[in-house]
Amino acid sequence: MRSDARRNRERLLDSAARLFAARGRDVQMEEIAADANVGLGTLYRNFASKQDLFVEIVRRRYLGLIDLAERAESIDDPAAAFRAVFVGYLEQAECDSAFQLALLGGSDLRWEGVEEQKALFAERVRRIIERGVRAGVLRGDLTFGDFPALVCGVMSTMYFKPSPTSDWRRHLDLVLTALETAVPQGAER
Amino acid sequence: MRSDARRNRERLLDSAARLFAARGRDVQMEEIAADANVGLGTLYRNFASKQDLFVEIVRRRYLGLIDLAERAESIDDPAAAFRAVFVGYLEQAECDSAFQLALLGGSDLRWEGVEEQKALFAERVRRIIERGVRAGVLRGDLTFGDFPALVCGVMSTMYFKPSPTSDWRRHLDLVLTALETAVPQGAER
DNA sequence: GCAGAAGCGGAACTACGCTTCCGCTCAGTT
DNA sequence: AACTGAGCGGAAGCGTAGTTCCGCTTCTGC
Repeated sequence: MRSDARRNRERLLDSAARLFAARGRDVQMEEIAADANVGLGTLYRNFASKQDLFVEIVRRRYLGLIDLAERAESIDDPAAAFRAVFVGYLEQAECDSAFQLALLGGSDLRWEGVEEQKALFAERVRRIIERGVRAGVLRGDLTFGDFPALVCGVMSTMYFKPSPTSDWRRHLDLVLTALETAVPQGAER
Repeated sequence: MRSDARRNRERLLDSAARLFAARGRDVQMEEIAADANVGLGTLYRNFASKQDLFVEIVRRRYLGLIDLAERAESIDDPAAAFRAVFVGYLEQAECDSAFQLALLGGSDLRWEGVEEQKALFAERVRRIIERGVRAGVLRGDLTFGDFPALVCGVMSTMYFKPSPTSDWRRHLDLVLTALETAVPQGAER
């Protein structure tokens, strides 16, 4: 691969990541190319479509989540480990509205190409949650299946009600209360 | 107003409501007109733009929420009253993805034209929440300001993870736990 | 330094969906 | 029954944004 071609590819990934993060999925291809000081032809030689580019950006961001889960899993205190993934997940999505949308499930993103990363992350989270439940620091009926909905819930505040004051952290606190409250069998509802 | 014109307007509102509900904000104007057995010209004579039509549909749906809040407020038990608005809000949005999106805050919906309805609803909810807090059935630090984020959170599950099994109700249960748990001053975090 | 292939730029093409426009029709009136 | 303008249909216009294409440029190996 020619050196200038490699440099251009880097630049494109860079610009795309920054622009998607700042303004969401609907920045224009032309704008990304311009930001990278590159022609549209070059952009399309590297990524067959906007969708492909977007998936690649999301895949790279996902690597950060895997890393996060890994670090969280190595925390001894089960309650702290859970908080670490839960809060860390949201913090990594903060300041990146395209990633938020992808994680929420909108954007028609087909996850092929990110499946592998997703599974790796999920497995670690599952273990962290199960450990928390066994240790009695998370409500007894909590399962891994609840995780997507819960983070998605808090993230929706981040996505739909963006505010300089991090309103989502208040929402997060409320939700964490629910998860860290032991609920005796059949007490609720 | 000519009788056929009135009938056409009814038909249009009908078709638009149904199609938006089923497939979200991006059904085409042409399709709405066709569904109502009416030409595009007629559609545009009644609603100056797609946005206008959408706002009108949302406004009508909002009337149902006001009604809901009114009924909830007349419930004696403060806990039951709160559950009624909270759950009712979500149930009214179920099966209507356009309304969900509007309530979430996406869809670039400008709320002018619905402001009035919105304020009416908000006022009632505020009273219900304050009553619940005073009665000690809702956590002490809960305020009306938390409401939008909380319902938005559960609704995001409804919107982004549609499933025939109402997964959002599980999410709802978890969140309600948090709200109905009295949190002593400074106990959390 | 040169050949030529790999890479580049960006004008043009295309698809899609909202909106406009205008000649015709028909409900309501006399 | 005749009249007439409010109302109608849907073809055409327009803007936007993704994608293609091809003549030109530039890097690299000899």
